[in-house]
Amino acid sequence: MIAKSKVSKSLSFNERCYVLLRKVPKGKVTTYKALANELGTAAYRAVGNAMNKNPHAPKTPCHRVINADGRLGGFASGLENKKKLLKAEGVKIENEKIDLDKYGYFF
DNA sequence: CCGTTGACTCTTT
DNA sequence: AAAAGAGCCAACG
Repeated sequence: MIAKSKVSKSLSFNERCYVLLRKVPKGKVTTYKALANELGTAAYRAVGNAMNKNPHAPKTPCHRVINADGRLGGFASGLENKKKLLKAEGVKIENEKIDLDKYGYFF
């Protein structure tokens, strides 16, 4: 049968966030705002919710998503772990903040 | 179906 | 600069 099953035609809001997030290169970070903006919406919160559910972990680099202010925001597995992962990828965190001017990745 | 909550962000006080 | 309010969307009870 030609069951399309998972057609990439109607991805859920969450799945779209993951796909977009997967495009972020290693060593860079993005913001909830940038993702929502690419999705054509202003639901910054819905994006954060999607990350918290994150059914594709660790395939989806949800740790590369931070606040628009450059703050880390939050992390389901522990914010400390998020900092460590970013640091391991080459992202330097100064004063609990990330320099979006250098590490911020936009679409 | 309605109200509340949440890994957010912007504007106003 | 810090705090409070408003706005947006999805998931849960």
